[in-house]
Amino acid sequence: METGAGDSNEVIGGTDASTPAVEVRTLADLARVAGVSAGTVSRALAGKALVNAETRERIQTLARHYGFRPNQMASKLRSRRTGVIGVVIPLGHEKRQSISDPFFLTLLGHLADQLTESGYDLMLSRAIPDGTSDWLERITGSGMVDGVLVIGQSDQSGIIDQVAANYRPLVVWGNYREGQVHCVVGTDNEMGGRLAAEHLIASGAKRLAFLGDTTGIEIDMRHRGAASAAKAAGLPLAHIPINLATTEMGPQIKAALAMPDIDYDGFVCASDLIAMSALRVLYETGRAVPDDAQVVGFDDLPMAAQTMPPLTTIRQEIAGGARVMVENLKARIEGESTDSLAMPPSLIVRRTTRA
Amino acid sequence: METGAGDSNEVIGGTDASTPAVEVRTLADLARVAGVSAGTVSRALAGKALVNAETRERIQTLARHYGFRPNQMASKLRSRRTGVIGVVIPLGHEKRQSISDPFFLTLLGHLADQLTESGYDLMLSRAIPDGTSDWLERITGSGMVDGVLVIGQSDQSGIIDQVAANYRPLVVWGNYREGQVHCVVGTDNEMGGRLAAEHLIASGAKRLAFLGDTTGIEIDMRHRGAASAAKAAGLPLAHIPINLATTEMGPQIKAALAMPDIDYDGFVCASDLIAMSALRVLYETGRAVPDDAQVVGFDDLPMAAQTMPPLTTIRQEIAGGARVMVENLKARIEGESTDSLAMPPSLIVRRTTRA
DNA sequence: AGCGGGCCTGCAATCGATTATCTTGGATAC
DNA sequence: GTATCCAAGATAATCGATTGCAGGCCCGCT
Repeated sequence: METGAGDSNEVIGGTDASTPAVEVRTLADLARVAGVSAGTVSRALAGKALVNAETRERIQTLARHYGFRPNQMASKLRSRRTGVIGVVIPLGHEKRQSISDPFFLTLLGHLADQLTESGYDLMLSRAIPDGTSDWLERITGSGMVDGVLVIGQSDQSGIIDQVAANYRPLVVWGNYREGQVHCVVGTDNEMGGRLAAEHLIASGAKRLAFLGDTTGIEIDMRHRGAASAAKAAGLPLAHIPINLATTEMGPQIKAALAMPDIDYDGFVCASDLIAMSALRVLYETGRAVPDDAQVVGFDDLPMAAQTMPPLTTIRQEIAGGARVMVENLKARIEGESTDSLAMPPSLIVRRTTRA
Repeated sequence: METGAGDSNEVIGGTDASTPAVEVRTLADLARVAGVSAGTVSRALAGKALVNAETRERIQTLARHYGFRPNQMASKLRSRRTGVIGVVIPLGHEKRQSISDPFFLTLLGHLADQLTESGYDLMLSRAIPDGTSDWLERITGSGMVDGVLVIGQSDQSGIIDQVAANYRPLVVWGNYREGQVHCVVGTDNEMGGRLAAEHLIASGAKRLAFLGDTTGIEIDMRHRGAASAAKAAGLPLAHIPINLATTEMGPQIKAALAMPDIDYDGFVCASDLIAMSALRVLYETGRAVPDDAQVVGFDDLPMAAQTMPPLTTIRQEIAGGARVMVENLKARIEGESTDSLAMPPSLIVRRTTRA
């Protein structure tokens, strides 16, 4: 099995007699074959009215014929505009090296859609913060991007603030907090946590547990929300830190639930992924959902509707959030300033709670 | 709620007396404050041995102090090397605008890991082929990237071949086919389809159905594999085209299974996502899995182990595939040529088949 | 003292497109 | 017939970093 892409110059794809003999790689090359100057070619390709309509046509046809495409590096250098947005996923507190979280990936997909629509390219960087603020400034200061989107604050909120103080075109997905410098779009996580817990309590749960590692600020706020709801109802809320990485999740949950001291009957999960694992463990240990134990997820990823039973969860507006992020970023690129946005989440009741 | 990133020049983050008065934006600026020439600064920052070790130290310290970072556009233009790999997802036959397929997203995550490790940045483009070959050449010919990875051939294999004939640093995830020009890494889809069907047959299924739209070549090969296994066993295989887009999947499957003419007892699904939907529909219509009907998925995404019951599926080596793709691409950037790779998939037996 | 040879560093060309400014030919006006 | 103006295109400076080549300096050797 071989690719054989062929170094020879044989013509591919039929009798294409137009394959040109001379190679046209630069504006100057094209200018030569067109019999004009490079400047004129540049203007013609940009569709400027300064060149004769007829000449413009002719040059554009030639460009197409020779498959000429202006070098973006040169263009961007000169015009001081890259048309590229950097998207950074800080892997602060996660041990795992991989960008695997389906929530981030989903958000990324929507961001890609929005940016493409606005004519921007997307440069993806996986950043591993190492104590310095360098991981972000390496992107913002590189001259490679017109703006930067950060997906998730992890535990790097302070550093993001520092950078945001001097770099305007920066929008972050995450949790808003009083006094924060950077523009953030996200969900009101505390409210989400509260909604989840209140719903469980209203459905009769008495022995609550929160499943999720609270190193990242977003999860921490969800935990706080749940805790405040539990406190208001006079109920206990156990905190069981679960890594967000997929592989370790199952065993961790199993270990936690195997401890026989308390038999929880209501689980507030920090993500749908954790909730799915919890469902599985509960099933394997013979506890019926929602009769013996109830479960609430967080995110409302598409998969949440497909679990068995379908997962009751807290919905985050991912698509809408992505749209706002891109809008805000564009505004900031134009020099305007933008407000942060904490979107209220909503409770989606399915079948893992008794409602 | 406001960000208040502050247009004023107040110092943020404590008594940082070192914030410089002069702005150092270019090599020349730094050269001025260092009292050397721009060329020397360039060499010093690149760590070249040509400059005196002491001078080099001094310049590097200055650069750090002023937060100077060389403009990448200029650097890349001059050195004719961008350090960026384009990753393209052609949305050929998919109606839906969004990059939402979890398989692609997972592969993308692994590619990001591998590329980052090799010191490359990743530029993501969502391409919507419009009949011309322009969607790919726009990327390859832009001078923006050192190489291109294409995730999924969709129905654009021919066009990819055309481009690959003249553009070497190109590696594609997809299905290998005799006589193909472009270098492809992927799974032996036909074998996968065959494995799935054979397993169902061996487990006693008699009335088989293939769930998935076969416009894309990969799915088509899976279907062929399943069909050949069915034929060998003398059994019928119905083909039910299901869109890969998440939203429409559920209803489509429901509609297909509601048709009372045949009651299928074995489903070969083109993806785990489809399999999950199928499980759900079967459950809702009161058919027990695996007793009344058996289901086999494709991909073995992490979620496959979390379904209820856990999904029997055909595993594709995503992480390994990503590694090979990046290795091959690097080799091709160096001018070497590389062979295509069709990895044998493996059957992962869980609980949706009787086995 | 004179000369050759390293070792550093400066100079200037270069990557390729963009764009402000200038040139030219011709049409129009008086 | 000459002045004026306009359209169309040429010229050259520019973006900012890289790098081949030349040159200055210091050292050692004869």
